Amino acid sequence: MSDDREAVRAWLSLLAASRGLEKAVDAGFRNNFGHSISRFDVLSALDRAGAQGLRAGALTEKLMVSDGATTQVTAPLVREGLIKRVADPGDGRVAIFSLTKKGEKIFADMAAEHRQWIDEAFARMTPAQMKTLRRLLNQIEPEKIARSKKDAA
Amino acid sequence: MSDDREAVRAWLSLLAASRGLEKAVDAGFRNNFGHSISRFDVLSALDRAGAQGLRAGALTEKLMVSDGATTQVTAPLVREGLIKRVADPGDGRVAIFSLTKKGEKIFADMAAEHRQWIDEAFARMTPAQMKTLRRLLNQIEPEKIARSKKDAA
DNA sequence: GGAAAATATTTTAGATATAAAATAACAAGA
DNA sequence: TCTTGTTATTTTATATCTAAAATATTTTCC
Repeated sequence: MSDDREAVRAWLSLLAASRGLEKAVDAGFRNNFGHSISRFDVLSALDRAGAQGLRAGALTEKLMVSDGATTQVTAPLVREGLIKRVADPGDGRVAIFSLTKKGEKIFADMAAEHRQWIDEAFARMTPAQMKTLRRLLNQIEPEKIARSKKDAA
Repeated sequence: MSDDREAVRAWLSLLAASRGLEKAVDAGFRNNFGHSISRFDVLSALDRAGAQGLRAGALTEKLMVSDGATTQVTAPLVREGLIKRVADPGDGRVAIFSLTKKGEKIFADMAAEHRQWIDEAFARMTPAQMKTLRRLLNQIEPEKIARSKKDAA
C-alpha cells in the first residue's frame, strides 16, 4: 500500500476543500452584500472585539495578513461607514478600528447568511465528524516547514 | 453542548490549516527556488500531462483559476524557459503548454522538497488518520452554497 | 531638553487573482 | 464563399496580497 504519499494526498485534499469553500463563500458575499470575504473577516474580528475596538496591529494579527493589507482592506469599509477609525488619544501612532451601528447590522446579516451556507456545505457530516475533522486539522504543523537554504545567506 | 456551531468551527479550522500550510509552502518555494506556489501548480499539472502537454483551457481547469490567471502565471515560466508554448497545428486558436527539459528538472527538485515539507508538517498524523482526514474533507459540498439573491436580478 | 532608537502605520511597487471586453480563429448554413 | 455565431485565448481594469521603504510618533538615554 502506498502509505508513503498519504501526506501529500491529504494536503491536496485540504487545499481543494479550502479553496472551493472559500471561493463559494466569497462569491456569496459579493453577490448578496457587495463585500469580499476579506472584509467579512475584518467585520468579524471587530465584532468580537466589541466597543473598544482593535488597534491596527492587533487587527493585522487576527487577520493573519500583512500590515499593508489591513490598511487597504479597512479603507473602503471606513469610506462606506461600516467601521470607524480613531486615533488613540494616548499614542498618536496608534489607529483604533471599531464597528459602527451600520457595520454591526450589516455584519449580523452577513454572519447569519454565512452560518447557513456553512451548515449546508457541511450537511453530510455529523457533529462528531466535524469535531474529528477539527482535531485532525489541529495536528498539522506548518511551522515545521524549514525556511532552509536562502536563510543561510 | 453547542453542536449547532460545529460546522462554522470546522470551517474556521479548515481555513486556518490551509492558509497556514499554503503560506509556509509558498514561502519555502520562493526562498529556495524563486517561484510561487502558483507556478509550482502549473509545473505539476504539466508534469502529469507529460510530453503531449495541456491546452490553455485544460490547464485553467486543472488549476481551478480564471483563464486570465493562466495567461499571466505561464508568462514568466515561458520567459524563463521552464515551459514552452506552441500553437496547435490543427487549430490556430489553441495554445499548448508543456514542460521543457529545464522545467522537468526544476519541477523534480521542487516536488522532492515539497514532499519533505508536507511529510514534516503531517508528522504527527498516522497514515490512517490522513486517510480519515481526506474522507472527511471529501464530504464537504461547497457547491451547495446558493448563489441566491443577486442571481434573481 | 534633544538626539537617537524603537514602534505603529501608511505608502509604494510588484505579484497574482477575477471579470469582462477584445481579439482571433474556426464552423456551418445560405 | 460569405456571414454569422461559437469557441479559445489574451488584454484590460480592478481588487487584494506581500515586502520594503517612507512617514510619523513616542521613548530612552545622556
